[in-house]
Amino acid sequence: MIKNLDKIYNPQDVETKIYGFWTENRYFHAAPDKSKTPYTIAMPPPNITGQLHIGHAMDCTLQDIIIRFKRMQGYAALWLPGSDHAAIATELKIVEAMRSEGLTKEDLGREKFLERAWQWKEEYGGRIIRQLRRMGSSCDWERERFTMDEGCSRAVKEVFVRLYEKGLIYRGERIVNWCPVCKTSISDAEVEFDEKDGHFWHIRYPLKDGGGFIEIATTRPETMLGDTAVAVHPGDVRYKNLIGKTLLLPLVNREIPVVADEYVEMDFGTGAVKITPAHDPNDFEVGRRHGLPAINIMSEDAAINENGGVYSGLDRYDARKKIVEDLEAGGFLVSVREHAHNVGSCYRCGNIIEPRLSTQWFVSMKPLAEPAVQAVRDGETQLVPARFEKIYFNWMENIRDWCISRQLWWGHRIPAYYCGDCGGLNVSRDIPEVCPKCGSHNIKQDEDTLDTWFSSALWPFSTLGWPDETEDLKYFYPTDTLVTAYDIIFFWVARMIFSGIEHTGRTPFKHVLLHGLVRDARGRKMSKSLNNGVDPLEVIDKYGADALRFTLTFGNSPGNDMRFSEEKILSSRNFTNKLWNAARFVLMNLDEDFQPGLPEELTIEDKWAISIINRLNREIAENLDRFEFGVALQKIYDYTWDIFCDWYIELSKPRLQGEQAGNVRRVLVCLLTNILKLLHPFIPFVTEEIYSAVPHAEESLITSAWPEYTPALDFSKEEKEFGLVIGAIRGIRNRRAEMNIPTGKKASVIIETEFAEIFSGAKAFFERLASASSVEITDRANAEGAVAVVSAGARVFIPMGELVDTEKELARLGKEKRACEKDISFFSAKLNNPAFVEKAPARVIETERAKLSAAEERLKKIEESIKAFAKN
RNA sequence: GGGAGCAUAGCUCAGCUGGGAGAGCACUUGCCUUACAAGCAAGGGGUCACAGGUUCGAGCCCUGUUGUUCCCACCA
Repeated sequence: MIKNLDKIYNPQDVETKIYGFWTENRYFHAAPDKSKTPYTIAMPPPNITGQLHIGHAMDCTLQDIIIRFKRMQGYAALWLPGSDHAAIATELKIVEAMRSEGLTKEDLGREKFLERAWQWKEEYGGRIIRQLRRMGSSCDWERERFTMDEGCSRAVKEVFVRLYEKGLIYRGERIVNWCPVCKTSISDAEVEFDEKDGHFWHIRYPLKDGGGFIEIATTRPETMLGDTAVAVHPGDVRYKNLIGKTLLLPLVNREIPVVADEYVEMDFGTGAVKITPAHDPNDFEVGRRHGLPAINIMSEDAAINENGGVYSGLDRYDARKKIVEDLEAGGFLVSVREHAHNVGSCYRCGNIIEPRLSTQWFVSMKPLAEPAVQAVRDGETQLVPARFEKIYFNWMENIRDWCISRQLWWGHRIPAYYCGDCGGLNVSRDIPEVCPKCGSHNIKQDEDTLDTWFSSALWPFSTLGWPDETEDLKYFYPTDTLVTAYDIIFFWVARMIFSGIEHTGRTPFKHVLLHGLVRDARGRKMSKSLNNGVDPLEVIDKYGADALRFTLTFGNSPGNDMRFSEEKILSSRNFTNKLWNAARFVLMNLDEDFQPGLPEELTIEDKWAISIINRLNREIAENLDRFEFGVALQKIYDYTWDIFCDWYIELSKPRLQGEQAGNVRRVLVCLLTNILKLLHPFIPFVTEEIYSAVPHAEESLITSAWPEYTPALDFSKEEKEFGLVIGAIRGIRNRRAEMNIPTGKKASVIIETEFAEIFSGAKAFFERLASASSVEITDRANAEGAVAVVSAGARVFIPMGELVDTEKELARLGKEKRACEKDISFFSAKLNNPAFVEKAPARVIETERAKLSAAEERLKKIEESIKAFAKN
């Protein structure tokens, strides 16, 4: 039994030790167990390139709270961890590292490059996982997975082949979002739009027959090199007679037609649109409708290619400048106007994307989206808070096909094989030895890899053994709750839902808890450029993981962003220290032969404290089941600090000196243990450490049973009664403070009350907590001239002699009387309202009546006091 | 263009199914009371953005307005 805890809690001394204790005993491990109900959380796998940031810290804190809570409730609680290969991010890192050696991907070749990538993964991939441990995460590390490990890769291949065979994956030439720096296509979801200041260039395209011009407007003049038409609205009278005529494309001198298409809006710009099918998705559609050729004028790094004539080789922005100059010189440029417009950039590297025509693989989304929408509508999967369902529906119902091929090497290579002889395409789980169509051995695999999110989408089941019907999959799938930030709904949540339904026939989780983003103290998003990021590891070093977890939970409500500040950490740290010191107090009062367990005889204040926490046990569980972490923590915080520390411990002090000491000790330990259990999911380290020092019946706190509400421990009567004592003590303190009487100056008190028994038992408390030198209990006090404190159920007199300023005291009593009268008129007005009495529920009327009579009672006492005082 | 969130104490935020407004920090006053000054006691401070409505009763429900943040769409 450790009695000599330090005065100040030192997380550094504790956290490593405790985490080791947990892992050595395999407390985090979960396995199928028929005697238990499963509860599963699949961790959003962090990128192997990542470092733990404050967002991860919040995410994993919330997951850990749930999983620890469920573990204590007796579930087979599995929190399945892992990491994501993060194709683009990782590939960028490796290319960057190679650049310092003067090497490019192409120099190295695919195989050698992948060797390096795996090496990099081995070296740095575990970093973020190790950092997650410092948060106290109770994941089942024995099950740690990686999106490119053998099992996940097998699942990816299986899914690809199945979807292809079902006709839901196809290959085709489309306009895709092209990142010229990452040199790959990216999906629509991976493009971020920002409004930027740009220009609107008005350019004249001359008619071939010399009969004038058509003026077009564009924000990207360089794309004119790929123009194959100009489109106008068929109903536009200005251009009606030009439809079908031929224009001469300036600088290029290509002959292009004027076509009519309803896509054009007459009111916008000049009402005439240049059509560049290879570099704009809308133009591509127009081109298709009119059979226009698509001329690709850019290479993969967004420089002008050989189709760009004299501009070939120039970067897109250099080309723009040159082309504008040339247009001006040729007399084609009419005007340049300021024009703010949205520009899309790559969410990974931030560079401006370029729409580009290329052959890619796509997933047909419509058939997959429909059941996924239905699952959420039917409540099979619930988003928390529910308002995110609208966002989900909106996206799912307007979804476009998903471009899944990436021109990267790090990732799952697409299992499509081409025959070098007959050109046949074959999609299969295994590498075909011969072409099934012509028998040729000249077979080449598709060069592209899959979007990282393609494998993440399978995470909840690929990590449990799918496509095999494993015991794990049967037991732990579907998972219970997914916890993630709302900014990832499209990338990941939506894709997991449709993938789960399509491949396992079931939605992958019952609840999706969407939490907010962590912002800096001024409400700004944390970012590298602002350098306002908070490093969670530094916070842990300085204040401990518990303080960090507390900060990220306190005041947190689902879906709402929160600000992070030094002040919040400090107050969190103070709370862990408060708890620590409360435990120190309890421990230093225990003797060697202490026996835990509630004593048979309980005093009124014991029952008061027990009854409150007993009810709390149920409430906290309910709050946690509703993901109301902030509310739950606030309640336990209040109980711990106010009820337990400020009242119960203080009340225990006089009792510890007397013959009741044994009983008090046992209640102290019971209450403390209960508090530790309620707090454990939130602040696991300090609670487990304290638990190890307190005499305990269970092996460890982490595996201990969640405290259940027990009807036998509901003492509402005593709760109410002891509230009278507290009210009276508060009243006395209040009066003394107002009169500036120092704590050390004791005064006798006379308590006039009809609850003599209750107050008699509380004499010691008045002495200790209300600076009473003596306490007299009476049903009728004769204490003229004494200071009177009127509280519920009692009137307390403090004869202060010359200390009392008569006028001041009368004024105060007068003020109190007026306040009381105001209350009375408020309640009686309510009760005299026939509509209220008629329509309000009986329960409400009852409490209002009680309030009224209490106020009337009080008024009587105040009036008496004034009378008595005036006699003085 | 469409949609969502937020607006509550000086600051940051809670507030469950409507029943007299809460916390942390900050502030004022008094205390080293043998668990804790990272503490104790007491206190001040709010027209719950604005305007209507529903209701016996609205911070909470409905409509509108203003401010603010964000998401989606992407008219060249």
